[in-house]
Amino acid sequence: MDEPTEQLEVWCAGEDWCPITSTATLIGKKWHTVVLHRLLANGPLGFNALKEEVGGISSKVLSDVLEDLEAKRLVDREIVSEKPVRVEYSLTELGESLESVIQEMAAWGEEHLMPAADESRSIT
Amino acid sequence: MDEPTEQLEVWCAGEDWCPITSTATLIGKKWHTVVLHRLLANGPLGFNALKEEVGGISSKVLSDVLEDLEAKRLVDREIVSEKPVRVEYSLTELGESLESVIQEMAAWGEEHLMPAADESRSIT
DNA sequence: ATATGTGGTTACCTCTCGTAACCCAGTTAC
DNA sequence: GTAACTGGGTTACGAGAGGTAACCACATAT
Repeated sequence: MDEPTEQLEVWCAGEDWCPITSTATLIGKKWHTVVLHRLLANGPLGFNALKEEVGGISSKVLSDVLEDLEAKRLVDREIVSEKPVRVEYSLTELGESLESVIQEMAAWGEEHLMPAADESRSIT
Repeated sequence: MDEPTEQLEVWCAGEDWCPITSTATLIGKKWHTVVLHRLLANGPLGFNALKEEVGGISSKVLSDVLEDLEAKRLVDREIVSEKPVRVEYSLTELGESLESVIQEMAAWGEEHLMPAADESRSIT
């Protein structure tokens, strides 16, 4: 394994503010990350479409997560039509700026967590 | 807003396995990420030293988090000395491989969540 | 009227997170 | 000795996030 040439700057620990703690407090939750990823990849989505995309999430939890992400200005909720109530969820600019983080997570997951399909890089 | 030139590959949604969901299930927790970051940045640490570095975490939660991270093969627990019980926590290779993810999170946090304290590197 | 689809809410329960207190071993201090 | 301190936790308890199942309101289709 190769040692990284660049070190993380650590002005976090005893100090008053820390980027990792802040970021982890924002998106350090299982479903938040997944919801952001789906919105990032599949553009604006309605509630049920998003629920389908995420997979394995209940209406209640998705509702909670969306409410939280909206409060944190990462997701935008837009009512498109009133008669048959139609809502679209999309990322704000701040939400879209998380793309690099989400991509890193996806790439890492593919490399290190891939199930038995590909054994060429398995570390068991 | 600018469209990203590279798209995320989405073979996640309806499928059986998804790298984001897997990764989020592993490290999608507030303290897990912070603990990994501190171990990454400050090398092997004892329990109380790590607690100090993380800041704001209780013994119980840190204990739980370390136990979980150890079970997930991201953190290594080594008893260094027996006389006065001395323990060192460090990252496994798998844990160290998360550096890119953690770094992205730190970088994003610095760019987008920085409070008003230091404006020399602020982009707001 | 019944069924389907969209966008949720409500009740309830568990699992994680968090606080405060306490325990055990060993080492110095008196 | 006993007390106090350090290192590494555990226990009891409670708040909060995450999860399940059922249900609601509205609209269109049959």
